[in-house]
Amino acid sequence: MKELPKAYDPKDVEDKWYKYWESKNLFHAEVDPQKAPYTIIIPPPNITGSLTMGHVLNNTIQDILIRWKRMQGYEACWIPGTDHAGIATQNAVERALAKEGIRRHDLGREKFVERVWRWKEEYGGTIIKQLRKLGASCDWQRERFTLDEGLSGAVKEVFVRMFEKGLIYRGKYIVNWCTFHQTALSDDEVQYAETSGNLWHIKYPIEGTDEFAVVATTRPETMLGDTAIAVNPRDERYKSLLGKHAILPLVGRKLPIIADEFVDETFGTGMVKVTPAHDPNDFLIGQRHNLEQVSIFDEKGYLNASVPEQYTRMERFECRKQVAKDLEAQGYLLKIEPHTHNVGKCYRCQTIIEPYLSDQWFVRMKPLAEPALRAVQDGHVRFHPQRWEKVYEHWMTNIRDWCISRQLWWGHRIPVYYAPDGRFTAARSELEACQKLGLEPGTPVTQDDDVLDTWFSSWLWPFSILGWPQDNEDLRYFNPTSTLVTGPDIIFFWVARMIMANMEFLRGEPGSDGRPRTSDNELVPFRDVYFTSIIRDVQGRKMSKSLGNSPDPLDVIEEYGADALRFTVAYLSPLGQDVLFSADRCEIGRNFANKIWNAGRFLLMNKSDLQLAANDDAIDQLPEEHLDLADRWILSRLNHAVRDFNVSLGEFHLNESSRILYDFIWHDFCDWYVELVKTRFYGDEPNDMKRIVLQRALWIFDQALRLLHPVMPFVTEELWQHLAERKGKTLMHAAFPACNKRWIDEKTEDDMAFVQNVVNAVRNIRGEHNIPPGKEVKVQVRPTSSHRELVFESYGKYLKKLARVNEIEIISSTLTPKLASSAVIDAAEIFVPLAGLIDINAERVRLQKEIARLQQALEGIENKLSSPSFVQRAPKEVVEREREKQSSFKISLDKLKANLAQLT
RNA sequence: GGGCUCUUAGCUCAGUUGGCUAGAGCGCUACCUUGACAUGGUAGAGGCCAUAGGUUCGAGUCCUAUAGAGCCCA
Repeated sequence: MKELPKAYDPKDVEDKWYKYWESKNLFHAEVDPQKAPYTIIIPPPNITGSLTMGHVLNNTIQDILIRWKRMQGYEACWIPGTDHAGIATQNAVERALAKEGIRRHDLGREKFVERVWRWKEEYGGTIIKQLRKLGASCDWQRERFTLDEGLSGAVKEVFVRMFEKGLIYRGKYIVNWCTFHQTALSDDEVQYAETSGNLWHIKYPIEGTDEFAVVATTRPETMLGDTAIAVNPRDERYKSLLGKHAILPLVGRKLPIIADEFVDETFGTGMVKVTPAHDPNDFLIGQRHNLEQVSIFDEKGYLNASVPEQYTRMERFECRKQVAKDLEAQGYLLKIEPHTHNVGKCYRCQTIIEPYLSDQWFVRMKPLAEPALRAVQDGHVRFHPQRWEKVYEHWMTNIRDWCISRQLWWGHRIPVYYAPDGRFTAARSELEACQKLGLEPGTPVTQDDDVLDTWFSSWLWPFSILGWPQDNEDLRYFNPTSTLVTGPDIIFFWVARMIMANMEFLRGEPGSDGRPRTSDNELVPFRDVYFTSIIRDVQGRKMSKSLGNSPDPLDVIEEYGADALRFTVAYLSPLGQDVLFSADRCEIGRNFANKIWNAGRFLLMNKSDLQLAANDDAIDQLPEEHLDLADRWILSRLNHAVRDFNVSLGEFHLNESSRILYDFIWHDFCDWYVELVKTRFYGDEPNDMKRIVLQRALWIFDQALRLLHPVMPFVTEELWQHLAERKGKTLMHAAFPACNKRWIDEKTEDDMAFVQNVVNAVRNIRGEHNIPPGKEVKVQVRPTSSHRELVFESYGKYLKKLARVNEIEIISSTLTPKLASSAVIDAAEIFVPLAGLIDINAERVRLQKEIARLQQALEGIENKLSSPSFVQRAPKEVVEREREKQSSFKISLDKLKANLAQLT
């Protein structure tokens, strides 16, 4: 057998195994009634994007879960895909066209959309390709795209059904308008930034008086659309003005003075101008008071005909200057002061967003929200961490209608058709539209120009990707899915809406038992939602492209390996807290991979030395003969690790799960077990015995590889394949370890802890007295029980090897050796005679430090025990435990003191 | 303004239902290239658990207030 290289190099290994797994289609899942499904749907990334650290975290977690469940025997299905990202994609293509000097209007809608498709084929879906580098075991055969045929059908079907049910309506609404893209944007597509601007204080004459109303505004040009002045109803200063009118300067319109709770009496003068057509808050005030809506801009941000002649066709920021100038000239401008405020910009082109009144399509959310809220409150969908439920509840109970139309070309075109006379309906086809509108088939109808918000397709993701609206086996089997892993930032845009959609559209569809789904538990899209941490840089700043503080995951993988990145990210990722990440932290994972690699290397070297057959199946079976303390101990530790890992991962405590693996493999297996096994490999036992020991070590290592595989799939597979001839089997589909309680043995762990403590004590003595590592020492021990004495007799060989001891003498006399360094472990005394080596002062300091430490602990305990209320009220076991501690500390202290006294 | 998080070793964080002599990794100090691994080993130093009250026999852990950091909603 070829010896493994000294250091693990992930480069070839990772690509090799990924290709192998993918080429054998090992990620694919099929309906299998014999097995329980475990399904994850990927949060579809944008086709325009490339892999970020956020994706790494998110997809690592999904892959850990899916690989874990797959090995546990579930039919594990992870469905990947992308979303068409309407505005982002359209923007990317427009930019590409601009380089050729082409504008989209030059091409026309059809040609332009064709170009986007071509662009998508060529550049789209980078992330999905990059996920393979990370090791993601997605079922690529099931990959979906929000604009593919099936999903588009689902979108159309949903729209028509909702329209028929009255859940979709068209209305005038104030929306975030990008004057560059000339489309409405959803709230999340607007980026707010602190911007320094001005606050203009303007005087509005009050009709029939000499007084003025003074209002402060950051956008003086919008005054041309003012239709009221508002004050807070509690504001005593302006009570007398209510019901009067102000005259709008430059325009001459009469503005009613109204009272509205929204007005902040501490801001500015406590009076605000109300522009319902150009400010979202003013829009709401306008609705409450039935105010006129005067829209003053066109879709490009130029002034329209509803303002005085001199301002029409003026650009909005030009107009601001002109209005300010004119106000000043006419004496209406009181003052201008600098003011910092939040300005919203288009996340794509940075154009300042114009709140704009326009015709849009909306979804009525209230009826959908009710069952979705209930499903979470009743625990049919569980959030991790749970506190997000509150955020969800708050949003769901205050839900607002959803603006779903976008004035773009790239997306699902709204399936609404207009008759020549202007009547309209939603329909699956022109033919159906004609029928519904009572027109002769073939009558020309026009389809709505707008497309749907991208979220309108992604909210259907859990069932549209499984073939809905067609009833089919996949849909019955894989929906409800198991776990959704996503960021808390899209809890409203995506998570909540998926719950609503699944519950609305799966109602009555056949479930896994073939009967129509009716209960909330069958209607939810997923059982658990894991909200990932937000990845930040080491300074705690959010990672972003513009800051340039996000390492490129592919570079990180190149430098450290995908396993290292995966492990590190899982290890650093506490449930519900942010993660501060920098690439060099991947050393944790890289070093760990190297550690495992070398543990495997060690076993394989011995395998070759002991000539254990390469093709044996022995490592599939745990040899149970000749078990000694180390064996029983490591088996106990292993089963603890298995149990704890399965529990913590089940609770989505990724960092704890990773830590369990790290501690077991590094500290228990490598630091102790491997070292203990060496005493047997290099001892004088017969080779048959050594082979048993080796087989057992291999079996345990094999279990460790299985445990670690979901987190570090590549290095574990590589090693697993080296351990024995696997004949086409893969670790991916090997059985995941289950805790075998038979091996959990507290007594053994206690004995081993004793041995470890003695070893540590001798090492400590050696270190403190600067005994050269090569020099062996003698140890005298005075055990306090026959059991401990037996442990020394049977396992002294371990002490000898691990602490470089050449002789162990058990002393029974009460005479304490002179010129020895000493320690007390569980009341057993150990002495290291150091004639000629001992530094009396150093030893005194050592003992005094230990005495002080114990004394402090003892005082704490005695304080407790001397308090009658503690003894009376604390649980009996607790008191008992304290008593035991007290007596053992006392014994240790006495012995330490006696030994200190011996040092003369 | 409303809601939610966080504050533990120089740094990054663990610490489950209150019972602790408060842990880990990195960094630091000393020693070690020993037949898996220097991407390593051994030992060591380092903490009034943000502050002030309260509940309790007992608080890093529960409650209240304060200070600071951050997120979401308006």
